[in-house]
Amino acid sequence: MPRSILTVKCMKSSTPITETLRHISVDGVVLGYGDGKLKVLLRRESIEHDGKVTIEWKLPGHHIRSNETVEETAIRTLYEQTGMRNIFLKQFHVFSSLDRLHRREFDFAWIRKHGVGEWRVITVGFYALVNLKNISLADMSPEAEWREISGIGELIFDHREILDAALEKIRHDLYLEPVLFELLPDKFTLTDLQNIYELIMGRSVDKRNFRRKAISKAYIVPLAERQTGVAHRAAGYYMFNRKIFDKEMQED
Amino acid sequence: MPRSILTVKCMKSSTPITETLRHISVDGVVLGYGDGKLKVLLRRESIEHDGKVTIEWKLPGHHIRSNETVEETAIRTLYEQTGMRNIFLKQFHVFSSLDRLHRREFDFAWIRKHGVGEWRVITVGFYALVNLKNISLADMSPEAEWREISGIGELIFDHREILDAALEKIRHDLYLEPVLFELLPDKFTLTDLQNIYELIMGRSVDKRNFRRKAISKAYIVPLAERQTGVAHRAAGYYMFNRKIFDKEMQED
DNA sequence: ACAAAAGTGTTCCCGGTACACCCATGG
DNA sequence: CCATGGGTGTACCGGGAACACTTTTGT
Repeated sequence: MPRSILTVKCMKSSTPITETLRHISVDGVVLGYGDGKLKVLLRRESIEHDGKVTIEWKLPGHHIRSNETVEETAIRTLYEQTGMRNIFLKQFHVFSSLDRLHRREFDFAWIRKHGVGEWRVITVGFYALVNLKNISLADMSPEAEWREISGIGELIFDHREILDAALEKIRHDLYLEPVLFELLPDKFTLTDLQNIYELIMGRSVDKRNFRRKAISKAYIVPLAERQTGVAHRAAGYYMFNRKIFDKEMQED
Repeated sequence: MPRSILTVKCMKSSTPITETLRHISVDGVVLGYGDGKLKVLLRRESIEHDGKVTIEWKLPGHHIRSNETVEETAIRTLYEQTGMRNIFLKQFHVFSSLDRLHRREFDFAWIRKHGVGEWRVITVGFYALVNLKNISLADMSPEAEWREISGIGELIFDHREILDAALEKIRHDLYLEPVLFELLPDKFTLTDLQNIYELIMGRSVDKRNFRRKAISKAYIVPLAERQTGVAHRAAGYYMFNRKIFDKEMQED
């Protein structure tokens, strides 16, 4: 019986061997901002069924290894997919429906193709916010693609449900504190900040109120620099001061 | 090789067999209110090490079965422990430290005694709120015990951490909506409600403000009935209207 | 000059918080 | 009559939301 189809739990061996835990995975909802659009990282999967090949989409995710926490799995996955480290990452929900991998024909087809998934798998959903400018496309896995949120249709497995749950959670978390800086370049205008806020929240907000609130935060610091070469009044740049932010957060 | 030490993932069989998933468990922080105290459900574990027997405490938890969701595991666990159904239950975090089952000598001793835990186990934390009056002690597992929150010391594994995280999450959730009715009998006084609130929040609040807020909720409905036989002015009873509550919640 | 986005103040309402005294009942 | 907890109102403050016009710049 070849070792590769056995997992660590089946072994009597007392030496710790790094192995994959097939019943537990992590799926990441990674949001990025670029070209004025809110995007999510998906993996392209070509699937054969009924003799036709279709393209389906999937959230990036991996099974956890026996020597990592779920957080470490999420960090590793994100690094492998985008080449990025030091990303804001947060676990938000466990998905464990019995039929989550077996809802539609292309779910079965994907599983047949990859020869996995005979097993029950529960998954821990994470969300992450990243700035597309910081990502070199060369570092990204070739199947990975940033797709605009508003155009996403069905996804493989229960990934559409996971995506929607992540968005809901992000909106909730954002209501408390605008952790949007992860999505933005180092210097940004308040209009940039507001654009992203509105994209995520799915509604527009009053400019004056939004600016007042943003400026009142000590961790959003104005820079002397302004835009140049724009065909309208030049906006002032701001930056995010993580030290002040972290200090304020730990006071709560 | 006896089947019992294999888990479902090791089988080639295509028939679904209900089996336990050894890498995934659910632990429940079940809070109850009785005798004016806030209590948590723990299991008594007698553990031998260094030739001595000590009593240690543990949160109720179980490994999930291949035919249940983590929510179903939590519901089943709670039913098996307390005989209660229809309880407010909420998943709040996944705990997956590598050393979570191996921090102290009595952790190892427990694992030796039960012959499990050679495996890496991640656990999904749930919290629940129950009314101790609704629980017949006869239905409770004999090792289970309601212990006052304020007197809890160390627990086995990372269960103290799970308990603390649950309390923090409950305080956070409570701040939004007082879901305390689960802890109370069908009819209760506003003072009862405030007592529990203060026990959980760990601080006292202004009586007038608390009452104003409670009365303003449509789902807290005053009854005509009052206390009898008390050596002071009789308090009015209130009840919780779940229909109104559910309706308000789904509007958010 | 005009198009295009930047920038700016005031008012209203609501929820949270601080604060102190009289009322009903049983013993 | 007194001990015990039940029950009540007002004022302040801060954050959120609604609302419209002037300023700067490039073309």
